[in-house]
This record gives sequence, C-alpha cells and structure tokens, in this order.
Amino acid sequence: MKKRITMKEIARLANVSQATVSRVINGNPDVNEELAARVLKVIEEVGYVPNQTAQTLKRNQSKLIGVSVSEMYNPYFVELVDHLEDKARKLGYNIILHNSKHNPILEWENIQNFLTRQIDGCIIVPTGSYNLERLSKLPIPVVSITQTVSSLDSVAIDHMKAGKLAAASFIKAGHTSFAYIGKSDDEKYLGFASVLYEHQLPVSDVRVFELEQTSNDNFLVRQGIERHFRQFETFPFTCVFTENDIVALECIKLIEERGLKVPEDISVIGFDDTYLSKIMGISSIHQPIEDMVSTSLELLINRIEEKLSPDIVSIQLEPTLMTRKSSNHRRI
Amino acid sequence: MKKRITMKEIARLANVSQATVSRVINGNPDVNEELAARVLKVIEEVGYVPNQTAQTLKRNQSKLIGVSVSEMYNPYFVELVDHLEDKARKLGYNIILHNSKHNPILEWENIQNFLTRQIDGCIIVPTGSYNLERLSKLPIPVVSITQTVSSLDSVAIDHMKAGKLAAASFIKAGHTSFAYIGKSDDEKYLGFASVLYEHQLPVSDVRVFELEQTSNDNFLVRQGIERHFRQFETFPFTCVFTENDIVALECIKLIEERGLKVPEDISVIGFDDTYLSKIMGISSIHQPIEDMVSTSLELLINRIEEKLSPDIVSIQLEPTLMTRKSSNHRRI
DNA sequence: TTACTTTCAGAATACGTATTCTCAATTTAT
DNA sequence: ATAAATTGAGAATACGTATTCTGAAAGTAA
Repeated sequence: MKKRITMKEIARLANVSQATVSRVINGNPDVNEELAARVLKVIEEVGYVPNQTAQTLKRNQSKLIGVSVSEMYNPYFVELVDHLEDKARKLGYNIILHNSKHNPILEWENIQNFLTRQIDGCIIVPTGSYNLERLSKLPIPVVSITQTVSSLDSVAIDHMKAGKLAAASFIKAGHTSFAYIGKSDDEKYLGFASVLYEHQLPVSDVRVFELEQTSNDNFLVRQGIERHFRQFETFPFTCVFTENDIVALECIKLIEERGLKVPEDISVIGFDDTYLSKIMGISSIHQPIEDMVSTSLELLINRIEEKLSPDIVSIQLEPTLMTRKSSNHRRI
Repeated sequence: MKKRITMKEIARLANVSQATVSRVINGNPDVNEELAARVLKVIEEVGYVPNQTAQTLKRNQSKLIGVSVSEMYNPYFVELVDHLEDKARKLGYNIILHNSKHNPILEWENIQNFLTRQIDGCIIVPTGSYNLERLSKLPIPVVSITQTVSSLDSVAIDHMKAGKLAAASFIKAGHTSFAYIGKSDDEKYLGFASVLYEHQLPVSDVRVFELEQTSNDNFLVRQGIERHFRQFETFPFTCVFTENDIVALECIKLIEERGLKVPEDISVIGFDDTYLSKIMGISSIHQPIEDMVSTSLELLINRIEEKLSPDIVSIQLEPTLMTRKSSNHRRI
C-alpha cells in the first residue's frame, strides 16, 4: 500500500503549520490571503485529498448512511437504492449498502456492522417486526422506508389507500368476485377489503393466497402461486390484486397458460409500478419513489442534526393507480 | 448524538488498562485468562463494539471496497452488486456503492470520493476508456469487472467467444441474414462476425444498429431501436443478436408489433441471461456472474494484501448460450 | 509614548484504537 | 541463592485531522 499524502506533508511543502493547512481547507477566514494561495497551490499540485476517516474520528460524524434493504430481486428496491445513493451523495453523504434477504438475524448483524462503521444514521426496509424494538433503541437515528412502523420514524405510501384504489377500480369495472395474493395482515388488503365491504360485496368470499416470502425470485413466486391455483378447476374470481409486480407478472403468465385471457377473463393489478409492469402492460399501484427517498433522507438528516422534536414522525405519501392493459376491461 | 462506549470505558469498568482490553479483543495470547474473562464479560454486558474508524486510521486499512457500476437499470449489474455485497461481507469487507450512470466525469468524482474514504481497493464497471489511464495510477488496487481492459486487472467473460456462440447458433438454425444491435467495436460483434466469415457468409451485409448508450432505460432503448427499424418496409434479416437483454426484450416487442412472430419470422438472442430473459423466454448469453464476483474479489484482496506479482492479471471466464423460445426455430 | 485590541498562525491536544516500550513479577538455569 | 530469561500488563505514542490555546506582530486609542 502506497503512502497517501497527508496534511502534515502539505504543511511542510508550503512552509506553514499543519493547523494553517486545516484552516485553509475548511475556509476559516483567519488566514492571510497569500498564505492561503500558497497552500492551495501545493494541494493542487500534489493532488491532496483530506482523509475522511480522520475527519470522522475527530468530528464524530462519518457522513455515512447505512442502507438496509430486504431484497434486491424486486426492481422496486433497486430503484430505491439507486435514488438513495444519488440523493445522499448530493447531500454530502455516502451510503453503505446491505441486503438483509428477508432474514432478521442477518439484518441485525448488518446493523451491528453499520454501528461499527460509525454511520450517522440508517435507512431501513425492515424484514419484519423482529428487530424493530432494538432498532428504536439505537444510538443513531433510523428511518423506516416503505413500511410504516410505530416505533420508528417512517416514510411510506398509504397502503390502505393503495388497496382501496385497486378495489375501487375492480368494482367500477364490474367485478364481483375477487382474489388477493399477498399477506393477509397487510394494510393493502385491509384497504382492499374495506372498499368491498362498503359496497356490500362479500368480503369473506375473497380468495386470499399467501406466499411464504423468502424471496421474490420469479421461480419461487411462480411455484407459490401455482400451488394455490392448482386447487381450482375454474377460477372462482375474475380479478386479482397482488402484493408486488413480480407476483402480478407470474400470476398473469400462469393464467394465460391455462388458456385464459388477461384482462378479458381475469383482470390483474400489481404493486410498485416497476418497469416490469410498464414493459408488460400491467396495471399497478404507483409509489412516488423519488419523493419517498427525498423525504426520508431529509427526515434522517434533520434527525442527525438534531433539529427535530423527539416525537416519532410518520409520513404517508399518496399512491396512485396506473391503469394499463391487464385491468383495462369492463365486465358485462 | 449519544456518546458511544469506547475501549477506555471498558478498561475503566474492568479495572484494567486500555491496552489489555485491546489485547483481549485482538486475541493476543499475552493476557491472563481470568483477566480476559473479566474484560469479555464487561464487553458483553455493555454491548461494546470496536470503532472501525479508529481501527482504520491506526491500521491504515479500512476493510472497505469501492464498487462503481455504470448503471443500475440493467438487472445484470444489480445482480453483480448484490453478489459483491454478499461475498465481500463474508470476507470481512464492506462495500460502498456508486452509480456512475455512464458518465465518466461522475465516475471520476466517485473514485475521488472513494479515496477520501480510504478504501482498500476498488471494483469497477468502467463507463468507457476515459478514466482508465488515471485508474491504473491510483494508490490502491483496482479491478475491472465485466470488461477486459489492458491497463487494469480484469475479470470478464470472453466476449469474442460469446459472439461466436450466438453466430454459430444462428447459422446452425439455417439463418443467412443477420442483424446486431450494439456497439460495432464491441468484441461480441467481432466474434459474431468472425464466425460468419468462417462460414463464407457476407459479413458486410450484417445490419449493425448502434444505440447511443446513455442508459438502458427501456423507453430510450425502445426509441433507439425503433428509429433504426423504421427505415425498413420488410426486415432484411431473419435473426438479431443484441448487446443485452433489455435491448433484446424491446426488440422482440417491436418485431411483434409489426405482426411478425418470434422466433418463426425472426430469431433473437440477448445478452447477460438476466431474469428478464428467463421470464420472457429469450435466448441469451449467460455470464457466470457468481464466479466473476468471487474471482474479482479474490484478485482484489490478493492485491490489497500484496500477494501478487506486479504484472497485470486478466481473467476470462466462459460464456454459455441459454437457448430459449426466442431462437428455438429452425429455418427451412 | 504606553496600554489595549486585533489579526494571524504555530504548538499542543483530542478523537478511539493498536502497538511498542518499559518494567515489575515470576520462572528457569546455574 | 543469584543471575538470567520469560511473562504479563500498564504507560506512552502514533495514525490524520480539527480545534483550542497561546503568543508574537501589528494596529489603535489614550
């Protein structure tokens, strides 16, 4: 490992003290102009860059944000990471990335690792509720993104509203028998069901198919859906709302493999509005991902700079339904 | 910002010197067993974690690897990042991620930022040749992944071979008129053309369509292809080889929108074998991505630990052709 | 002139850790 | 028993930076 150039070396070359170099770099006005010029010239010449590690130690702030996502398979989370990296950088922060793979134990290990690196704060897509308690007790601010949780600052869409949008759209198109693929305790489903209830439609008849969420790997998702679909000779529903776009995509493929048409026989609405749904013409609930990222970073940085009251902040953004081919069909 | 617990604090609580605590943590044998036990007990109790920042400063190694990718849109690069994160962590390293967005200026800024963070080494998907010269002069090891470049250690597939595989497959299926969508100076194309030449097929008749590569955003890719396709009343080719799966996907969609069938009228082979091609049944050149990641990390870490001779290392792995529906058709 | 600010910049210190140096206590060799 | 070697652990230092402390030089007010 070659030796890096240090401030001390700059000081020697410019014939000033190391403190003066520091002052020049940090724009301290208490330094004579020509001296400053001399120092800057040397810095330029040798291509000196300050050592962020030493700064971190001294200032007790690393300008590092830990980002933990539950998976990278679903392109939705990739977009999230991509925007986080971009916006954080523009705000003077770097991100350090971990994939918890829906595994709470790995998630917690990753958080420990974050702490070791002296991150200033953390943005997390929680794997579940397993670590929430501990997360809220961390010595650094943590923001939950994508999921609203009571013990942490959160930024997410209104999932209830999202479910309502899907249900309302199906009802308006004349559907009367429904299916939902996803976790039944998810707010999306509560919203979905609540609208059916309001319209006096039989909520208990809704087919709810749960997938064990180890990963959104297409093949596993396909298998999971297939296992449920296999029980039906003919489907007792005319529309399906799914918890994400990968599920929607595989669902549509399975439906079509049965010789049925989407949307003529069965309509499908997905979730996240990733490019998968755009490419494939799948209707999907859109999440304002850039807004979510900006908002959560703002919130986190305000926390880091201790500009906020200690009350937990929960921000909900508006979802919208993007109607595309997969649900663009009116029944009867 | 709450105060973190330091080694000194542990020392005070355990009634030993700070040096002893350090020795216990680092497994130095020169420490009495019961003393060590006492120290470990205190560490356990208060949940002390060592400060990696201070270690970095002291040891002059950060256990950080910079990862710069040229984009996150193509899922291929996401897989790369995901595996890099995973494997690096298992080897005791963390990654710090940057997306250069095919922009050499941003790429160089990111590299500077990496240096600031005292990364031990860097794995890069170069945006082009613009920064290669400077990259090779960095005070830390750099490995180019995905692309073989002469000035850096590289790990990539044999792109020439990949192009040959595609061409051979088309020829075997009876095709005699070809198209290629991608950069014409790419080795994939050279390999592709070389096989045609060997079979006395008219290389100069191959339709080469270049896309300006600002991003692999589906919409932009679609527009780019469309602009080229628009010039033809009927296509003067029966098969298309594309530089990646996104291009292949959009290409197929455009062909089908013209009322033509894939593969019956036109066969398509993509590149990268991402899940896009798996889902859509697109034939594609498979890259052994896990191997590439393992190999490049191994190489990088060996460099970091200065275990290698200074000669530039260039590792080429074998591509394979995954034949799926989009090229599974024999002409005549 | 003398006393009092103000400006500038060097010396010294601290951040948390690893490590070298040092020396007391103990063991081994003679 | 005495000297020499070994062991164990505290004190001190260094990593690169930011900052406080300090004091010299220069300027201002009387």
